[in-house]
Amino acid sequence: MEETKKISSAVIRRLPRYYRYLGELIESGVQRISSKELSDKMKVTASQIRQDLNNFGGFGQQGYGYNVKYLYDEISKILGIDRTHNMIIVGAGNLGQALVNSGDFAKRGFLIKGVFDNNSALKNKKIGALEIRMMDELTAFIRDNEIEIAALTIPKQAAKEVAKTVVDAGVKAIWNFAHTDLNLPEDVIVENVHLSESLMRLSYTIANKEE
Amino acid sequence: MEETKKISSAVIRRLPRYYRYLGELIESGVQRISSKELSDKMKVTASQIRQDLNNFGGFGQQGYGYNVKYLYDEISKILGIDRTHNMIIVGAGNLGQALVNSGDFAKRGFLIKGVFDNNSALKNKKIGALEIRMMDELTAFIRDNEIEIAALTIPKQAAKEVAKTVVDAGVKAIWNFAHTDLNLPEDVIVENVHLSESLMRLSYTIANKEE
DNA sequence: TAGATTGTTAATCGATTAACAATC
DNA sequence: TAGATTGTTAATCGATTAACAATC
Repeated sequence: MEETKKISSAVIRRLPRYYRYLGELIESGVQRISSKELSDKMKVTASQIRQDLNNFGGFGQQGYGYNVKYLYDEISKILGIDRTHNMIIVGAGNLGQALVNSGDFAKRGFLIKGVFDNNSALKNKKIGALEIRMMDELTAFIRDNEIEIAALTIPKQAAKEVAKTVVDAGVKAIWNFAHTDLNLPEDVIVENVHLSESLMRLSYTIANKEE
Repeated sequence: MEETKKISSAVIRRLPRYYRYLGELIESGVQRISSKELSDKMKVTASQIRQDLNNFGGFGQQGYGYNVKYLYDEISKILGIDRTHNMIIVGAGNLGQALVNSGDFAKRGFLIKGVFDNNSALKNKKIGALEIRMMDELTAFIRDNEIEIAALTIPKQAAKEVAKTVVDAGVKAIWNFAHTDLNLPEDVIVENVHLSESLMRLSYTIANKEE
């Protein structure tokens, strides 16, 4: 009941990028950095960096700047990646496989516990070490494995129904790759990845540069 | 030298979503729609819809609303998807395969002309009808096939170098799936798809709902 | 014509940048 | 201590919403 001021989504969108740059700084052995130096690297204003960070607390020190490792850890807490999250992938097509096979997510604590598909030809097949399961196991699996996040890498026709199923089974958040809006209750978290919209924005920029 | 007012990226981000809803309306046989009706469906304000569209012209008619098909076509022109774009995929892993196998992009005029990888074990292998090519063919292929867009589905270590190569060969725009910033000349268009950042935003929302 | 709804101007709200006192 | 740089307030800029005259 303390933290009442709402953080804008513009700030949240930038946090993972700060996190990435700080991680790279750690790797190159940098121990401290000022908002000015970071702003040069990231091509944003130093003022914005300080404002953004001060939404969450005073992580720096006057006259010194920021301790890179400390700030990195603090941002990881803010982003909720200081702990693990159990996750499933629904849809074992190429995109689902890509998510399973990418080590990037596991490295950040997003643990893929199961992969599901409705194609019975895939039954008992594996993606890496992970067996592909059929949809009739979905609800029980979510409950038994305390799954928080479901990634939907399925066609848009199936998305709304599957979304409802996983939410009813207890999933808190959906990472939606299907090209549709899911229209779920307000308290369900949805993060959309609409690749074709991304490609259209790219196309817009091409079209409007040649004027 | 007429169109000088810069369109904000907030507007551009929304255009593909309008386009998607209008497409669905066409499919369900709806011929006209008012900004109010569309605003109810899309959960944005009617005022925003009218403001957004009027950046590009007066597409509606007082007392009537908007002709769905006409508006759809006009937005497709704005987005530059009223013509085809030649594209290549660099990186034939799962993600690259997912892009090649998805019909969605071809449907919108993004034609995948080639797939490249540096793994010689993949030489002469195919993804669907498309043969995987080695990186030494990259530059010539881009020139010979008038490639406009290169999707980079490769590890971040390789991304900056490959980006430079494709740009030097004549690519206008990069669809970057590698988790790094590319630092290219200003006139090169870059559209980033940073999946792990998307997942961190989701994680942030989980972490900050349980307060 | 009367009613509906746009196009557009004005008002509000929010986000970014600038400035500087506080302080390490 | 003097210099550097944060944290934070104030100023600016931009985006969203409201309102309504224009007009189909």
